[in-house]
Amino acid sequence: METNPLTNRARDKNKSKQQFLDAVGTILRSKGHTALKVNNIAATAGLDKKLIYKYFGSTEQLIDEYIHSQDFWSNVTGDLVPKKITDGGKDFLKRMLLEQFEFVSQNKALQKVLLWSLSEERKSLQKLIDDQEANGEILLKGISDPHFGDKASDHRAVMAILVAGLYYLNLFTEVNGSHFCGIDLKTEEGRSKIRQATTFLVEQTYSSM
Amino acid sequence: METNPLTNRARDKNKSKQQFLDAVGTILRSKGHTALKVNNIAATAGLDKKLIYKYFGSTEQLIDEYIHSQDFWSNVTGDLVPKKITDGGKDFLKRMLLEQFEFVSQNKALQKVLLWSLSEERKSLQKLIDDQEANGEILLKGISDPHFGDKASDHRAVMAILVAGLYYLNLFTEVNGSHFCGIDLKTEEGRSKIRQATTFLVEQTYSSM
DNA sequence: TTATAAGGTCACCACTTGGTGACTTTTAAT
DNA sequence: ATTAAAAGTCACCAAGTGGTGACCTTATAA
Repeated sequence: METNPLTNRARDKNKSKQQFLDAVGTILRSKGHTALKVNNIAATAGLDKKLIYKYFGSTEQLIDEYIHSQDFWSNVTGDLVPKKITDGGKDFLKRMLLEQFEFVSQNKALQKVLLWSLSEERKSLQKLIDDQEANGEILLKGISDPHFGDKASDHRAVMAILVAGLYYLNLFTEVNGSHFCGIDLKTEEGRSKIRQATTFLVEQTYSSM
Repeated sequence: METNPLTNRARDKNKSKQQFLDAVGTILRSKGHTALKVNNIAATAGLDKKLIYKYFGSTEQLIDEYIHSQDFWSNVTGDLVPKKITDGGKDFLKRMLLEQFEFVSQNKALQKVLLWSLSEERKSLQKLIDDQEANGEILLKGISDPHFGDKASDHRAVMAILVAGLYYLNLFTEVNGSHFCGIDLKTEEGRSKIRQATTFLVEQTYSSM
């Protein structure tokens, strides 16, 4: 009896492929994209590197497949968009920024990918960035642009600084000393100050722009 | 007659050392820190790599000496501090942020160093960051902290987000697509929006925090 | 002029890199 | 049981890495 559509053989192959993809994730999280070398990946996966070429064509393709397989933004964009917006999206954007700040802080793979995308050009990374940009476009266009009218692009510039700033602070915290403008980003107190400042800036933008 | 304290021999050595240091800068600006390999550096300098070990001890020490030799922040911190401050430093901080935004944008070596400092730990980079942090500490402590009183740390958190945001936007522009939150960072128009938003946010912080 | 110290070159080393051809082992259909 | 296809291993390659010993060359001081 064989209810399973996959033969044992195919299952082995898929399992091995997954081991390689997992290895890429493990290495990326721990050592960053510069450590993604064939030998390293094969050793981490516990399989021969020849299989990488057999199953993925090349190391590059394996890495690209890993990138595509990950939905780095799911927890952020999964963020439910409220049906009724009465405050011009102020509360929604505030929550989105704070959740993103927290999410990036806890997602090491995403941090490494952000850093990677600042370090080298790569189609699959470019696509990732473009997708996220398109995603944000929907939110901005549908929620805050109407509220800000002809000031829409001014509001977008503020959002750009905030999003970028929260990204950078999270990346900065991982490597160097924790202090940035005197704020200790490794303490809950410091991070709380950043969250408050974010809230404050969004508030101000809605009340005075 | 020998008025020059340096013999021709010593001059040759110093010239060669400088060629290596220049090569490090050239490579860093064009390919980033990951391209800083001995063979590459020697080829760019047009000299034998053996000399690197003779003059600097190791490739790492040459690189460190390059980092120490550069005063990456000079143009920013050289920014004259006004003697009389009547607005709590609002105008000064605004100008500092905008100048920094422009300076980083035009200084490729600094961009690569910022990226480097997000990518790996390295004593000489750490020192660079610490120095800059100490420098900012003086300005914040002396200028804006007194104005904000018990809200000083809240103001610092805002500054952290702004500085970090402007850094990130500059790094982002170099590699990936130019759009961030719909703002085209490669156009003067887009960059102008970012400058206006920066000004707006500083204004708001001073008027409402 | 000659000795010597220092600048500079070159061949070479061990090791790591990405990648492949030849091989063995296993599974599943005949 | 035989066989063919596919999973998986291993030894090997060429190119590049950081680094060094032996050498040549040149300036300068005796």
